[in-house]
Amino acid sequence: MNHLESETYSISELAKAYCVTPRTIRFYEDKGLLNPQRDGNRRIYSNKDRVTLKLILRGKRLGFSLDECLELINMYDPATDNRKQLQHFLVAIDQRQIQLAHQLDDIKVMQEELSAAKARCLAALAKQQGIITPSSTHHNK
Amino acid sequence: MNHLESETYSISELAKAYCVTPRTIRFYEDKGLLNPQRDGNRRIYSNKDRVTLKLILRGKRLGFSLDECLELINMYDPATDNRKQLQHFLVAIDQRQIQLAHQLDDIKVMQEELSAAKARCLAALAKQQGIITPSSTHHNK
DNA sequence: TCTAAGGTTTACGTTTACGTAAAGGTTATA
DNA sequence: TATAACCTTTACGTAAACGTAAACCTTAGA
Repeated sequence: MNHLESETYSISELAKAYCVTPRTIRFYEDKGLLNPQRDGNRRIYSNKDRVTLKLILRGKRLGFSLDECLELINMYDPATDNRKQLQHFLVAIDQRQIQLAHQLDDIKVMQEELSAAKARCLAALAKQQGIITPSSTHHNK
Repeated sequence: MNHLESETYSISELAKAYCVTPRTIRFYEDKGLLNPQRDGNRRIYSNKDRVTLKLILRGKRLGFSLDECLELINMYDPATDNRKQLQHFLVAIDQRQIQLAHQLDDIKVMQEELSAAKARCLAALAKQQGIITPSSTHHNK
């Protein structure tokens, strides 16, 4: 059973795999986002733990706080038969989906604005030194 | 010239319009993201300032730091003829566009996962108390 | 004239998300 | 056996993004 096939990971393996520090991973555990098993007092991470870490990091990339990431994790795995809880999750999920839709809009607007900004930069450069641009080549052949 | 047509805003008008506090707006100025004019020592915000604030808040919604928002603002308005600067902007813009593309992917994955989580919640609720679901109605008619 | 509703600066407080030691325990191997 | 390479806990430090409070100025209106 070599390293690549192993289903468990040490903290530094996991850290290296996701470009974070062990400290970060311990911090997430402290905040209740991870609950690895122990061998003595060594932490042992399962594949499920690894996926959870991936969820956290994706949440962070999208601007979520760790508390929000925790809520997301809980929603993903509704290990409850509590009716109120389940209904709460449903509401929370709907809210997140709405927010994500807005983020999609934000991203698209920003992408367009960046494209326009890029065009302005290219224009400014072209004006300066007669650089070849799509529009100038139009007349150059 | 009434309130709705005015091209300038007080700090509290702007704050209310974008659901932030005056403190937040002053903080952004402190960090160099806003540079409103002054009437005596009163801040007066133009429409351009308003747009800048909008850019900042959109950046924040997407998880950007204020420093990154400042960079975005500078890129949008390349008020420079400095060749090096312009080329730097071009590189920075490309990087941002790549990052935004990744964020788009992240959002889509998360949307799918939330949909799946929603389905699991509904299933758990249905199992509990025989609630009518799309699949149960399939057999109920 | 005075009081309320805005504005200002200065400055300390707070939360989040870690970084950075310090002090120590446990294997593997040279 | 000792040294390196991991791991652990505890705890103080820090940067970012504001919140909050104090102390003060300045109009508009009763």
